[in-house]
Amino acid sequence: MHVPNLLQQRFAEALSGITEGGDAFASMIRPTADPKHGDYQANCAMPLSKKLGSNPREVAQRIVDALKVDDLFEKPEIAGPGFINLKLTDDFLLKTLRDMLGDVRLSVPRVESEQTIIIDFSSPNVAKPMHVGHIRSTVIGDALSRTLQFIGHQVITDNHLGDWGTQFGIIIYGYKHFGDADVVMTNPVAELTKLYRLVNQLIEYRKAVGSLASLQQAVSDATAAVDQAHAILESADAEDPQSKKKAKKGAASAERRLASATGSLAAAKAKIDAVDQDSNLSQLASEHPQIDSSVLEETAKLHHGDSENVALWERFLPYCKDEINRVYDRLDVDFDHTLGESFYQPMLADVVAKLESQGLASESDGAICVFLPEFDAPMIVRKQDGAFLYATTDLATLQYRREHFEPTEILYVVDTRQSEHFEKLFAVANHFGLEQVKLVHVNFGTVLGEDGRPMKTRSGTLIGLEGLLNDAVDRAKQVVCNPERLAVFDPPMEQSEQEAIAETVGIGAIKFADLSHHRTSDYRFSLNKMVSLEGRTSTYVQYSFARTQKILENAQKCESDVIEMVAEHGVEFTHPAERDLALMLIRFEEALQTVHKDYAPNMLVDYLLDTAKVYSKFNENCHVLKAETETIQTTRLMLVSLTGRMLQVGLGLLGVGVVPRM
RNA sequence: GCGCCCAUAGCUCAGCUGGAUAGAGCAACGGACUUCUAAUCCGUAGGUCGGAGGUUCGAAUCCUCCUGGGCGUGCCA
Repeated sequence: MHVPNLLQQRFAEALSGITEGGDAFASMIRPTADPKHGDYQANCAMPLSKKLGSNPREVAQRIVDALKVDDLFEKPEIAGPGFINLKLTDDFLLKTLRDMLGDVRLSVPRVESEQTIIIDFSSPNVAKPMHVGHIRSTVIGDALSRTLQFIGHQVITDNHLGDWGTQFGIIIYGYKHFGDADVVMTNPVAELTKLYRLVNQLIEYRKAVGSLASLQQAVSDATAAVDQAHAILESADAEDPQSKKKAKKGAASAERRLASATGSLAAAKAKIDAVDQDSNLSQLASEHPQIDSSVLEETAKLHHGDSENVALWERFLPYCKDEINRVYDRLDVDFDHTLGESFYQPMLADVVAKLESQGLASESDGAICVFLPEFDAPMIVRKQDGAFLYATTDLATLQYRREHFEPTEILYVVDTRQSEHFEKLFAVANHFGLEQVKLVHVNFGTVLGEDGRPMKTRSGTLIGLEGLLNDAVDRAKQVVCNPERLAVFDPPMEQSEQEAIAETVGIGAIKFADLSHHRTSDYRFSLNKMVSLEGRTSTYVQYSFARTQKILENAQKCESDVIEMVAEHGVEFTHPAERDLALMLIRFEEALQTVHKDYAPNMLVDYLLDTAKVYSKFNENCHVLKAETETIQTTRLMLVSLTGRMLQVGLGLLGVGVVPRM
C-alpha cells in the first residue's frame, strides 16, 4: 500500500479542473510530522495560489471541493496558511490490514516495469584478510540486492574480486622463501594468510626504514614552520585585525601539519620497532633487503605468464576464495557471480584496441589514454610498460556485462573516494555502446577510527572482520546467557539455542549498525557501540519480533487462525496505540520505495526501528490475552501477527535474521 | 592550484521532491518488574542546524560568499 501515490492520483484529478500542469502540485504530498495534523498532508495550495494569484486558503478549499477521497480519508481539513490535512479512516486502515493477512508480500506489489539490475559489490582483494573497511560495500550491496529483488526487479549480484594484483606477488614471494609445502597443503588458508601478513610486514618495515629520514625532516620542517608562524603571530599587531587573523590561521595550519607529520613518523617508528624487537623478524628483514621490489617482480612474472607463478596462483586462488567465503557464509551474503579481475584479463588488449580504433584513445607519454573534455586528467587504459589498469578492467567488465546480462541498470557499491574514476568510466561507457544502461555509483562514506581520522587501509593495523564478528557474538552471548534472563524461559534454553541466538543477534548488530547510517556520510567506527545491544539497534527490532511470537504462542494462534477470527468477530480500534501501529504497518511499501529511490537502506532501518517503537507502546498499552471482547482480541492478534511478519521480512531485506525467543 | 564531500543536543547520528513547535539513541537525572520477556517502558534536562547574506508565503534543506575539516587529483585498486 503506497498511500502517497494513491493520493497523488486523486489530487491530479482534482487539480485538472483548476490548473494546467497540476501533476507537479499533486506530488506535494507527505506524511505529517505531527499526528495532530492527521496522517498525510498536501502542501500544493500555497505554491498554487501564487500561480493563480489568489488566497491560498481559498485555493485549498477549491481543491478540497474537487477532491474525491471519502473512500480513504475522513473529511480533509484546511489548516495554517493552506495545508490540506488528511486522516485515513479506521475502516480503510482495518481493511488494508485484513488484506495483508496471509499475503507473503504484505501488500507490497511488484513494480510495474521490471528492470534487470546488476549490483557490483563487496569486491575485496583476496589473499588479504578482510577488515572492517569491507563491511560497508558488502552489507549495503546485499541489502539493496534483497530489497530491489523483493519489490520485483531482476537482480544479478556480482563480486568483482581483486584476484590478480600485488597481493599474489606477496604470497608467491612468501611461499618461495618462507613457505613449507607440507604445512601449506595441510592448512592452506591459515598458512597463506600467515605468509601474506609476514611478507607485508617486512615490506612495510622496508618502506618505513626508507621513509624515516624524510619523515624526520618533515617533522623538523613542520616544527620550524610552527615556530615561525608563532613568531609572526606575536609580531602581528592588534592594530591590523586582518593580518592578525591571517597569522592565527597560518599558525593553526602549521600546527596541523606538525601533528600530521608527527603521527606519520610515529607510525613508521612503530612498524620498525615491531620488527626490530623481534629477533626472528629482524633477521628475516636483513636477509630480504629487496623484498618490496622482489614482490613486484613476482607479480609482473605472474602477469606475463611465467609458468611457475601462474601455477602457484592457480593453486592458491581456491584457498583464498575459501577464506573469504567463510566470512560470506557467516554474514549470509552470496553472489550470483564471482567474476574477478583475472577473468577479464584476456579481454583487456581488445578493449584498448577497440578504443583506439574508435578514435577514443590515443598515445600520450607512452601510455594509452582516453581524453575526456570534462576532465583535466585522462583515463589511462594502458601504462607505459604495457600493463593494463583498473579502468581497463572496468571497461572490459562493462562490455562483458552488456553482452551476457543485458542489464538496464548497473549499481557499483564502491567507496565515494572513487567518484572521479566512475565519472570517467561512465563518460567513456557512453561512447562504448552503453548509452542505454543506467550506470550508478552507489557511493558510500569512509569508516573513520574512534579518533575521527580516516582509517587508512595501508596502515595494516585495522580490526579484522572476523575478529569483529566474534566480539559481537561474544557480547551477545553474555546477554543471552545471563542466568537471570535465562530463568524466564520455559522450556529452558539449551546451550545450542543460546549460541544460535548469540550468532544471529551479534552478526545482526554489526550489519544493522553499518546500515543505520546514511550511506554517503562518513561514520565513526566504534566497536563498543556496534556490539552494544541497547537503544536503536537490531536487537531492539529482534526483541520486538520475539515478543510478537510469544504472544501468538500463548494465544495458540497462527495467522490463518487470525484470518478466521477476523471473519467471525470483525475488527475495530479501541486504543490509539492500535491505530498508530496499523498506520506504521501499511507504510512498509513507502519505506521500500524510498530505499530504492536513493539506494539508501538506512530508510528501512529507520522504518523498522520506528515500527518496533510503536509496537512497544502498543505492547505496553494493549494486552492481547486479557482483551475485553473477542473483536478487540482479534484486532490485536491481527496487529501482532502482521507486526511480527513485517519485522521479520524487513530485517530479512537488510540481511538480518530473527529468533523466536531471546 | 583545481575538483568533490562534510559541519545539526555533551557524544554518535537521522531529518525523503523546501512545509506547521528540528528528532532519535547513548551519556545525565527521576520513575516503572506478584504484569503476554526490564535486551523494555514513561518522564526531565539538553539546540542561534558552523557564520553572513540572498531566493521564497515558508529554508537545517536551494543559491552566493566566508570559516573550519575530509577526500580526490597522469601511469595503485
